[in-house]
Amino acid sequence: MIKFPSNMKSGDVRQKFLEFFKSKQHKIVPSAPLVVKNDPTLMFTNAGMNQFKDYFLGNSNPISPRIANTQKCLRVSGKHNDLEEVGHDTYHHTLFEMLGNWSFGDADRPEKGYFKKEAIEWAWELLTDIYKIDKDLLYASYFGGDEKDGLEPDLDTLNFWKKVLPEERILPGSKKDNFWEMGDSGPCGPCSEIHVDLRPEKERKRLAGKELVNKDHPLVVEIWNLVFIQFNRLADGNLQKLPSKHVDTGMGLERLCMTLQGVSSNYDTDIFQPIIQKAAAIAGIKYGENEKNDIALRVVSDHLRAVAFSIADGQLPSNNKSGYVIRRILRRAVRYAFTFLGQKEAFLFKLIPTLTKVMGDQFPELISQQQLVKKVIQEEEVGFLRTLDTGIRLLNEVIKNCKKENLKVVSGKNAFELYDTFGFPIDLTELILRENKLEVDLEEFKSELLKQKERSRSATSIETDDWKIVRDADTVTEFIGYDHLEARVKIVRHRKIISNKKEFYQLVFDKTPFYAESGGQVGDTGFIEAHGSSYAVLDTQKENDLLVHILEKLPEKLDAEFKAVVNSSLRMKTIKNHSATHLLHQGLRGILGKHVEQKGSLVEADRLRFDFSHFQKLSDEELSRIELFVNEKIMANYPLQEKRKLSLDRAVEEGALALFGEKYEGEVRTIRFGDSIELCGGTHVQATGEIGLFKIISESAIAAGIRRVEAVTGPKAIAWMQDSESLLNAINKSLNVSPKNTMKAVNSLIEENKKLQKELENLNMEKVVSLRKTLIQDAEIVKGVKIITKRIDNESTESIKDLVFEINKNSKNTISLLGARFGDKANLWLMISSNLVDEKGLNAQEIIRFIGKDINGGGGGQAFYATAGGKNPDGLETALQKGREFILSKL
RNA sequence: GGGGGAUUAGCUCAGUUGGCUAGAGCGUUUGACUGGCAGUCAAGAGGUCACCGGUUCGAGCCCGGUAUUCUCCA
Repeated sequence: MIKFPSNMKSGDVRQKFLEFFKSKQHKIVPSAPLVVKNDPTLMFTNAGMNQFKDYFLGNSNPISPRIANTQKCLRVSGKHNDLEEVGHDTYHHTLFEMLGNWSFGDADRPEKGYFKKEAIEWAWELLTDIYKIDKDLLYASYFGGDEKDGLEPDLDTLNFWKKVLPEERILPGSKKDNFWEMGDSGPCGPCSEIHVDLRPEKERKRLAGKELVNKDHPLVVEIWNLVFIQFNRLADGNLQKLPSKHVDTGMGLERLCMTLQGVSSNYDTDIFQPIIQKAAAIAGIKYGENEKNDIALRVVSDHLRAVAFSIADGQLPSNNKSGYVIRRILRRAVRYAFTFLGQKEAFLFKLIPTLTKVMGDQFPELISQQQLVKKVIQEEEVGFLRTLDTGIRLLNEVIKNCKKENLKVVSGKNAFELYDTFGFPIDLTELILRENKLEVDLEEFKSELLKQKERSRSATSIETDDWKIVRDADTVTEFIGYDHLEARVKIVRHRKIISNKKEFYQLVFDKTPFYAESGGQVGDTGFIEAHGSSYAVLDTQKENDLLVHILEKLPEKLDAEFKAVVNSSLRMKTIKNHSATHLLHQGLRGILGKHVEQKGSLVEADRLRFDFSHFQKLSDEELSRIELFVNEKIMANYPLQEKRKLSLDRAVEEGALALFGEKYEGEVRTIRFGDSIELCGGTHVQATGEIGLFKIISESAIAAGIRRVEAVTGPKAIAWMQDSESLLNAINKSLNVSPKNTMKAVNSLIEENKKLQKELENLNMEKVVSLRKTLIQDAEIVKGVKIITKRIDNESTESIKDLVFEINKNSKNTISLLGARFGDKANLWLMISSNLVDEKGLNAQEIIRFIGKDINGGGGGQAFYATAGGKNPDGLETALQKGREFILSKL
């Protein structure tokens, strides 16, 4: 292994990168949250460029032409799916840090942006001068062209590299390796990768590194990718030249540290080692002694990072969408810890303090959310271990059956059911079966899985057309809905989407009074109108920075000027709830403590919902204090103090509450009512008095450490209180008591009811006992057998059943046959002492079926006891008679 | 958003082509043995079988719907 003189700590590596690009006039920005909001094509940030997507697409203007940062990224689903690889090698990760530098547009004006030349020169300078990587170990690649797309080789890149690298270490690459695309459509362009050969000298002499570039060799790795974005891929597959060119680079911090720290695995760097060591210590093993243990330790250390960062950014494990992805990662870690590290109890959460120590400096959210992260992970672990437990039990059943039937292979359907319905992982199924000398039909399992995937896919197909540009607009849509509920607008672009087989149209205007769903507040509805035709706006959504209006019909005259009108009555209700949410947030923090962090919020016309971190159920007293707090703020009638264009620093200085997992950039807006100040883009009342009244209607848990409060405001709150009052009044009226005696009356009612029920039971019992006595007295005795044949009307089926059981209780040689009429229906009961069943071969079931015909019905039961029912009560006497005769004939 | 499960005593769960007056373990109450505790034994309490509707002579079990929850897929 090559030792580099620097042997830098990961913190220094990161710092040097940012300093270097700062010296090249780049603006350093913080990492965007892992969880992506307002982008239907993306669940998690999976590349450094995600947060700048709108700059590339031209939907919004960059805050600076040159930017650099370190970005936490999660790669676990979609195009880049590495999850099952992670841990088995030394370089795949779910969560990693991407160091990147960007240039946005203006390549023709070198004093601002830049393109290939500078990107390559600086990359070289940083790697060799600052990080002091041996120049002889570096390789570069360039795009070799692609006929199908009609693209020439990227000779510019080749020429720039020639200035610093010998030609034999500059390699042409295919479209797969050297043409970068964001997704099926969107910005794209040729790229140039920098690879480093970290093999020992002996091996390097034997085989040139260039033979191993892009061949998945663990020590010949890509460390930096420089992307030169100059095209837009359309939905039909064609390429369109972009008006301005961009640079987008990404260098994985983990790999870079491996290079600079002279180790042969990302997991041997100071990023992972503390976590691995801690996990090994808890498990009582050593890293590096056993391959299977090592894989498990790598899985655990990697997944722990991914899950912890996601939770800190507000994404909790759950059973769908992005929450489900997080759950799956966590479960994979538990699986490995369970199987290979022998951890049968929750374990991962114990590693959180170590992770926080390693990463907390750069990512303060880990520190402030530590308690929550720990609690959530622990709870999830316990839950999954329970799932595993039931799975193992079910699997044991399967194994038992297989052994009984002498089968060697468990069907894939069986294994799939375990996986699909009970969440029991297939690899564990295989493992346990192998221990029992059985195997599973994997082919069948896979085909079942495929079937399920197909079903899901066909159920959720969304087709999206390309945007059709109506008129050029270089600026972003201006939202004017803070001040106006009506405006004259023009359509800038539109497209058709098909979702669930229904067609919708998405429209973007030059400016709009419609609020697009964000920050929990739902999107506005309303209509647009021109030339006497009006079109309903069903919803307004945000797609990154684009404000998209959703309509069922596309207006005919696209170039017309439209009157846009927001449904103001809904909006007015909504703003009450939004302002109340701010006051609620303030109240929660004041009364419960500063650990309360917003974890989710929904603001609509009818109600508001607020999720926050807190570790126990709110007591009734806390709830009423919070309710009172908010209502006092309402009565104080604080006026709205809104600041629209403030720098983030300034806003925070003024005391504004910023949320983890939210992206803030450039200028922010603050909303203040009295002492409550929040960063917020939503719409609000002019003064808190407008809210009228605030009423909490429910409090519940939604996950470990997260509580939910739902509330209503204004007329809705009044209606709610009136409803509960009239309900109480109605109850009092029925009970004929005054309000202060309600509880007393209800309690005594319950008591009395219980007492009466007991009494009734006793009474019934007494009746049964006395009836039983007379029946036994009246019984005819034939050959030592007591035979009771009797019709008993006016009793419930239940008590007759009791009676029959009572008669035959503890008595031998007894047969009771009872009949009863209920309106136009009839029933029969027959019980035969078990010794008669054995000795005389009497079967109650047979007999009851036979005589059941007479009452026009059927029946059944066991040999000693059977019942029948029918629709002909007039046949009861015949049935009893026939039954008696039949029994006599058998004795 | 689409599939598949689950819901039975305070808790964890059984309940076998519909015949059930619904069971087990743990917990709980009482009593016995022991100087006390632990322990052992015995007896007991505790259930609208999630809810609504249907099929059937009869439904915990079958069918439809609702709610809650788990799980897989997107």
